[in-house]
Amino acid sequence: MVSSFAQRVYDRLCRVPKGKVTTYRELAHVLNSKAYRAVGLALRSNPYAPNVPCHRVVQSDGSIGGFKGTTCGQPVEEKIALLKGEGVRVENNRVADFDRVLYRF
DNA sequence: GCGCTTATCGCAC
DNA sequence: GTGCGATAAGCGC
Repeated sequence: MVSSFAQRVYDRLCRVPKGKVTTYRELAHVLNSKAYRAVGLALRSNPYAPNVPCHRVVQSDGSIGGFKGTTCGQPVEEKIALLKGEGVRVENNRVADFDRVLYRF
């Protein structure tokens, strides 16, 4: 069961093409909401694990942010690895070419 | 329904 | 670079 808010978050995120990333701020903005945290909360419980690429969501400054319910740890490293595998350069827990890979709705 | 927590952001020091 | 406040949703009681 997913809340309407989370459902919208997943829908937007699903439109992000491979090799690109988006931010919590962008997601919240397109949802006409300022609940940046709520976006993360929605992604924290991700019932559409493979369908919704939550690893393509980063912070507004390009930092990785969190993954699988944690802001630091093994999952975050895996998130970085996934992004690298899609052509996104990540340096020191931050997206190197953030401005190039940032997808705007 | 109320209160606490949270994958954040923006501004001030 | 670090700290504080604001804002909105999720979860538990």
